[in-house]
Amino acid sequence: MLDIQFIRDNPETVAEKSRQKGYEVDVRQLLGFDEERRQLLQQVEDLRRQRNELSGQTKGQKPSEEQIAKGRELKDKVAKLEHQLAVIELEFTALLKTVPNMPVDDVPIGTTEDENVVVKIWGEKPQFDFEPKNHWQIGEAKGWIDKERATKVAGSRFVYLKGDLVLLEFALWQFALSKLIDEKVLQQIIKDNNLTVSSTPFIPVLPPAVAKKEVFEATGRLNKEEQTYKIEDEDLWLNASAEHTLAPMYLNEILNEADLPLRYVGYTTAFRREAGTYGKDMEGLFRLHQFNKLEMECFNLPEDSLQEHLFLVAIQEYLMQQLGLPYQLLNKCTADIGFPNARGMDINAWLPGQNKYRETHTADYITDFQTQAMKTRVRHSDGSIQLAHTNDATAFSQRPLIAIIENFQTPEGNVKIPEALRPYVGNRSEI
RNA sequence: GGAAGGGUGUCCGAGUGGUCGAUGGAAACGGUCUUGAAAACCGUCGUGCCUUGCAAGAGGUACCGUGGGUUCGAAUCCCACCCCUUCCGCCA
Repeated sequence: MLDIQFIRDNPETVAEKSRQKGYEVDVRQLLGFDEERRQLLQQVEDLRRQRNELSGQTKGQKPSEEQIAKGRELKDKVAKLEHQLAVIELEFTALLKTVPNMPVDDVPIGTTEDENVVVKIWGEKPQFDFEPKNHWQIGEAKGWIDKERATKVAGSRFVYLKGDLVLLEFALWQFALSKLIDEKVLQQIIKDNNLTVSSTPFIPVLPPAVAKKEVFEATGRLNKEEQTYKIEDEDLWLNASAEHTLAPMYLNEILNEADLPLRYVGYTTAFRREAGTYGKDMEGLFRLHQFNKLEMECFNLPEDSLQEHLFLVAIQEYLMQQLGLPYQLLNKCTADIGFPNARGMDINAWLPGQNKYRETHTADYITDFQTQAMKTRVRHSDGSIQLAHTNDATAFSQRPLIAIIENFQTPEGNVKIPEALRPYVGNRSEI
């Protein structure tokens, strides 16, 4: 949620920046509700004051007939106005929830993802003296990927992942975890990127994979039509990323300044409906209803959060570089950063099988958009209280497996294992 | 899933209809005392929202698991739900 005070102070900016993100927001009506709501609230509170004064007068004694009559009258008035207020509040809140977070200044303005700006290209695209294959051609030949049987069991966009590819996937998690909990590695990344963030290591978490509706909504990520599965007969939704259950971890809590940054790296299976993507990326592992992901989630002081965002991007680059995967880094445009984001960067890995860079990582700069709804705050050492900021970013999903298979394939149809992962696959150099 | 008990502030814990945002204790913070520390003593010590103020602040209101209800008045009574503990059942 965006701060209503900010909207009051900057109505034109809010309308304009929402539009840049592709959302049409009726700011005038929102502020109208806000005004109406506050006036009613004043009246309600005044009546409540009168009621409190009246019941204060009759402490320890029976009230007179007159006082009871007066009380009744107040009660009716309060009830009436409270009802009006509740109606307005509902409309107000509903409209407020349609306002996206405001992009920061260096977010490129654009109307489609094609306007994302490539800010860096890293690594050499591999040169093959044979016709490179798709990951699903290799995967099926190797017996690593079985979509036909998965479709029989669960429908399209599900997969059985088998054999060495499973080992490779677990290698990815273990490799990333080993780096993220290592303060020395983080210090080096900070130094190499001239950042000023703390080197506090990440805490590994296995979070719940479901969240209650109200909590999910607070993350600004509940998107039932396109993305989110609901559990029947329960007030529970399946997460589409560990972010969705990590971010609300400190719901309604006040953190101590001294405890920040709080850094978590969480692993879950993620579920996505992928509505509106019919026929897109139907082959292989690229776009599934169910996939695994290791996600970074950080809670920061407002003044540190942008640096933290850049730090998470630096970590993502480090991880990709350690695997030797060629990629490009994108500063996402207003149309593509997402509803709760103030900024966002993607890493797209080079996929020889598609002859394209495709998304493997996202880093989200959220500011206080989630904590506004989640009421996650920080108490500063001077006692003042402020909303905390959240940042989230992919450590690894399964998609880098695709990049590994396609970039490191051999003429024989095998896959060379990046050095960094070998310790986790029995020190083999090829599978 | 069944039975019983219970959810009160950072924590422990009192409060069963009337100035109760809530007694008391602990922790924390500030101070007195002390060479220093401990102890003792004094003081401070929840959050959201609204109004007002340049601000420090002031005033109001709400919050005792959540949502409803009863009442002139609810932490307290009633209903529903959620969660926790113990026992039973089931179970990776």
